[in-house]
Amino acid sequence: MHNIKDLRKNLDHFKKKLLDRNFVFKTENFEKLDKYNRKLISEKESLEQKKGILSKSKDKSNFEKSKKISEDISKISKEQITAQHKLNELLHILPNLAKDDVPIGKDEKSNKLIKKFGTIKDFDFKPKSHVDLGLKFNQIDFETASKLSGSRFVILRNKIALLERALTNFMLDIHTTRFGYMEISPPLIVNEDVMFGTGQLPKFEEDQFEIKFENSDQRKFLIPTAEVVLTNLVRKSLINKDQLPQRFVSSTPCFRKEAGSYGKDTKGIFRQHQFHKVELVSIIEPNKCLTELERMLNCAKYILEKLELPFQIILLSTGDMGFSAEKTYDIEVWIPSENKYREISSCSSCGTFQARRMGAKYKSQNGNDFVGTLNGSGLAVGRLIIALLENNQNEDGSITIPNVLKKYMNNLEKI
RNA sequence: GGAGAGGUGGCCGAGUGGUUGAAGGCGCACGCUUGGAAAGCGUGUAAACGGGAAACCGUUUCGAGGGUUCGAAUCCCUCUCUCUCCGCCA
Repeated sequence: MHNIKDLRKNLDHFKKKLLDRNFVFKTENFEKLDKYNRKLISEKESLEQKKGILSKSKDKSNFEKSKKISEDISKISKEQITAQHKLNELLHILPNLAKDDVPIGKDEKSNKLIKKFGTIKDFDFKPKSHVDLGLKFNQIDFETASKLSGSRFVILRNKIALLERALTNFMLDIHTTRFGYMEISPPLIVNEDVMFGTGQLPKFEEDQFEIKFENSDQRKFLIPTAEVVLTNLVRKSLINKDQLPQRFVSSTPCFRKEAGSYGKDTKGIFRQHQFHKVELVSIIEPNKCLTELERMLNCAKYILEKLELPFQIILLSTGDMGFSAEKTYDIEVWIPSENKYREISSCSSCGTFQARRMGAKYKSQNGNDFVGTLNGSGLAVGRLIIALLENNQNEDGSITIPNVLKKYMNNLEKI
């Protein structure tokens, strides 16, 4: 969410920057509503002032007058609240503005390759897809999963299930011990306010799984990513400057409807309704966001380096970035069966955009100010399984376990 | 599921109808004190919104919403959250 005062002052700038993100901001609407709303506010306030004076007088002759004013106030208040709601609706769907070094473009075609890492293995046989590899002993089982839960679910068995756990533990250990993230085990169901805070609501409701509770005034949702809970750990709080930065890591299942992606990645475990992800979140002074983004990217990158998987880093264009992001790097890992790189991590700085939605502040020299927030996958476990199976496969269909992972795999050499 | 207690400022905590934005304490900031620090003393210290270039001014806010009243942190209703006890349960 943007500072409405900034919006007022630099309407044209916002309009232009939002257009870079393919968002058409109808500034005339905004201006009209904003002015009307403020007019109502000042009318209301002057009446309230009059009423306040009358109420203090204890003079019975004023009681009638005061009552009349109360009625007027309530009328104007109602109108003002309606106007405010309409204004908020406009404000709440404005995406964050992209930083100046973000390439401008309509979609992923304008993304910028930053660098490639590692070497792509030259197989002397035709590499199998993870789906085929998983068929061995039925260790990746879509058939049973669809019987139980429908499409886009999977059952991992035996050594592949172990691999999922091993990768998760490996990543958590690195992020906590090497990079100083605090491990969090959060709830997987959150209130709508929390979903609003990180920007999943109101605009992307169709992608979320809602949970029914019997007695609750708040709607509840399954988290689509741990970013939602980890970032909101600081919602509605005031943090001392010496308590920053705060870095959190969590491994959770994530739940997404994947609405609008029918027919996309239907084969395999690349795109599921439920998947495991290790997520990194930083809460930091806003002016340090961009250096923190580089740091976070390095934390995610380190995992792939240790696992010796080839990957590339991409700077997303304005057209490909998420709603709350001001700058995003994707890490894409090499997938032999597809002969291309695919996304395995997305690291974003959100500036103060989410903090405004959450009411998360810190004490700075010049008074209280909104914190900066960042999030990144470190990494997506399901996709990492794909990459590992496919890149480490041998001709006989076995999978070589990378050295760093062996101790997490009960010293297994191969699957 | 049954019974009870409670949600007040950054935090703790007074306050049951009329200058209470709210005593007191802690914390924080500044000053004095000190060789320096601690302690001590003094002063200051909420947020949101609106107006203003600013100084500053105005309005709102005591869990949320509604009601009673000329006037509500205080009375009434609904909801919500937290805690305690009992029951049930992984």
